[in-house]
Amino acid sequence: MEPRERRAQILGHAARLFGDKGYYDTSIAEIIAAAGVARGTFYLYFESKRGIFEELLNNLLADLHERIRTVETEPGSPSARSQLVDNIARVLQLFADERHMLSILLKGAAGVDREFDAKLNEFYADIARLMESSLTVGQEMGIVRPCDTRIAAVVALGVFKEVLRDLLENDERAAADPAKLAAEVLDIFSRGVLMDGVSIP
Amino acid sequence: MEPRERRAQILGHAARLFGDKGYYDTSIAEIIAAAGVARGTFYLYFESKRGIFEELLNNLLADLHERIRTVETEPGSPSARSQLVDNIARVLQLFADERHMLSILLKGAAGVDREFDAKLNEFYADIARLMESSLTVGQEMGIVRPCDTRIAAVVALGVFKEVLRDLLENDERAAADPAKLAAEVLDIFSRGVLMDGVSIP
Amino acid sequence: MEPRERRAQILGHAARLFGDKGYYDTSIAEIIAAAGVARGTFYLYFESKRGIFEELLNNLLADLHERIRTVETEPGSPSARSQLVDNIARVLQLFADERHMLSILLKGAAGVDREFDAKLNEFYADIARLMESSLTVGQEMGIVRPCDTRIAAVVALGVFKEVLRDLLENDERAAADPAKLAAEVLDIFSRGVLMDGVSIP
Amino acid sequence: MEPRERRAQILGHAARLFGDKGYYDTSIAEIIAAAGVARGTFYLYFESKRGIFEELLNNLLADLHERIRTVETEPGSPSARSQLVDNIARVLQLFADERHMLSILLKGAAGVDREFDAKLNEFYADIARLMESSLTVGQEMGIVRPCDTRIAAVVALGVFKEVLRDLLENDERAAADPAKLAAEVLDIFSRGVLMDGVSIP
DNA sequence: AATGAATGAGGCTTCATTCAT
DNA sequence: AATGAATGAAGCCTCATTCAT
Repeated sequence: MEPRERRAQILGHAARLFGDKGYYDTSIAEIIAAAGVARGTFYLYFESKRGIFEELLNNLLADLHERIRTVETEPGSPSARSQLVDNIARVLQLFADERHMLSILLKGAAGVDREFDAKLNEFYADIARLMESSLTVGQEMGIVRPCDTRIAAVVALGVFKEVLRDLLENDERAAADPAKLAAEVLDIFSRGVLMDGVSIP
Repeated sequence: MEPRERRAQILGHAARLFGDKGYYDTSIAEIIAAAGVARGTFYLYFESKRGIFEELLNNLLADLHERIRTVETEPGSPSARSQLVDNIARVLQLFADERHMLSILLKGAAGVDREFDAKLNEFYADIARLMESSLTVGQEMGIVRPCDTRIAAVVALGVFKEVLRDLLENDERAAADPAKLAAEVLDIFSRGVLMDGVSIP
Repeated sequence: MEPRERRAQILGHAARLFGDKGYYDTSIAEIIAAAGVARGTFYLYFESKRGIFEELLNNLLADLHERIRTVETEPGSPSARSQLVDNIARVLQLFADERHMLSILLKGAAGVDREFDAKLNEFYADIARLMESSLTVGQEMGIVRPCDTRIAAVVALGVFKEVLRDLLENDERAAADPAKLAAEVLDIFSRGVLMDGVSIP
Repeated sequence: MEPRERRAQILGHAARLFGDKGYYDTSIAEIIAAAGVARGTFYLYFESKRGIFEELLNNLLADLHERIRTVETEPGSPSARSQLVDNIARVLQLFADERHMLSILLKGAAGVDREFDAKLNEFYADIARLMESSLTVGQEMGIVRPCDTRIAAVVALGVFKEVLRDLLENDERAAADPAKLAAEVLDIFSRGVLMDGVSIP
């Protein structure tokens, strides 16, 4: 088999297994059994168990990064709302296509390793910074109300992660209507859950 | 040493280590070295590595459950807002006192075991259900605007988890002013981030 | 409690447990739990696990030795047959009273230790020598036919051991009629299983 | 090395050690040291310590079963006596070839485990049933005198086991003349030890 | 005379990685 | 390009024994 093909094949099985059972509960033995290759072959393509997991995680994070883009506000750009929705849709699409990737991101990578944790944190911090600057721009444009944009960004990140986790847990709803879900979430984040003009008693 | 004391001592060291390095990266050898007891002593007090971790996690979840209470709306109850803030404050307090517990909750317990994962999910689902029913009550009272309360609950849970995670990562801010943090988060969740009357263009 | 009493009590529980579950599968923890004494107390009365087992085994072998007596042929002695039957009856009686002792003898002591094995072998060899000399006397008296008395003694020992083992396995028959059993066995050993005057074709 | 070869090699060393020192007194460390393989290699071929012992015991019992055959009395069959002697010879041959197997059977397997004990008991019960039915056939043919065939079978089994044990203990005699030994034993069992026409006084 | 907390050597098993073919 | 037998460090757990109270 072509090296590139073989590599991809092993990666695929590893991704599925890591996603299903987590890093520690997935053994090299299982990966090669699933991929139908010999032990030695695995080490021909990957340096170590940690190595293949790192590659998977790097690919995933890079892929995500690519799909999340700063909202452009220059004249001639599409509406901010449609850009936001597109961002969300692109991320949802990735996880719809490769569900185990979501599993790896949310369950597999945490707690494996100090280094992995740091990498994840850095990634999330990146996203948060992106959101924060977007919120700041929004404030300057008079769209976003005065608030601690850093905290708001953390909140947004949490919302996003939890919705993804919910998707992972309850499959049915996911396929149901991702667009509506995205809209609802966006709505809650932008307008809150209270009636207009009402405050918590 | 008194059994109860010794037990607590070992639990304490285990909590710290599990919190710092995760379940898999913490060995019994490290726990007993930290606690300054012999190997056999550990097994005098705990059935297994999994056993002590389970106990830690159970204690933590029970503790959390206790601190999170349904908001009472009967006449004579304190204001809803103060009850909400108290809930948040009690949880923050727990983690301020025992930071590794937060670490265990957020990083240590995930991916250890199918059973632990299920336990965590169940716990979070519990919290989400509590929030959902609170939101529904709010709707009936005309305080909460019409929206999918289940999704809103998931959002609230995500907000909460992420704020905790942020706390774990950036210590300084935590101690700084937890009340202000709680208020800000509550504000975003209830009113959203947009200016009144404005919608995303 | 009186030292002597306590000692006997612990010995009793140990005997039962060793008999039921064998030497290796019986722990000090179980013995003291059954006897209701503390760990330290055990070591006040016995040197070690091996020690208490050895004592048990020694007692048993001594007891057995006592119950097996050379058949006396001097004028005035009881009939040889009744002496033989008495020997058997005394042994059966011991095991009827303390069944676990039989269990220890047949299952518990073998394979524990080279030294225990040697002790058992020596004991059995003793019995065999006793039988051999009895058979030789029988030959001189013209009662026992010419044969290799050593082999015959080994055979007799085997018969005896197996009948005891059978007793241990199938309780009902044991209580049924030990005298009849003894007679039947003695008969087979003395006359064989073939018809008179017939040989295996 | 070829897997089959390696497996056999490890099995061989394990058999010797289990036979010499018993199950509990033989450690994996000793087995792999004797076989000259690494710790992991052992577990490549056997599931566990219990696993390899079970395999050894199963092989042994199967082997023995194969060597012990019902005596055929159909016209044209070899003489009953020669068939009996052949049975005995085949068993003796097995143990002459692989002495530790005999050791495992007689000393190693007892008291290891409830399950092993049960397996052994079942095996012996099988042999006893075979003998019993043979004796009953003999009675119908008028060769075997009236007696309790079940007890006679137990006796026969005991004779057999003890002779084997004697062989194990006193090597010299074993090689000396197995045929003569077999004949003598068979003789005692069939004709008894008494002079014709004489009974125990 | 008794207690029971503490010990630590010893044993079994797993699994990522290597390397000769 | 592929194989799979072999490795051994590392981890978890048991349990007979000791000793301070």
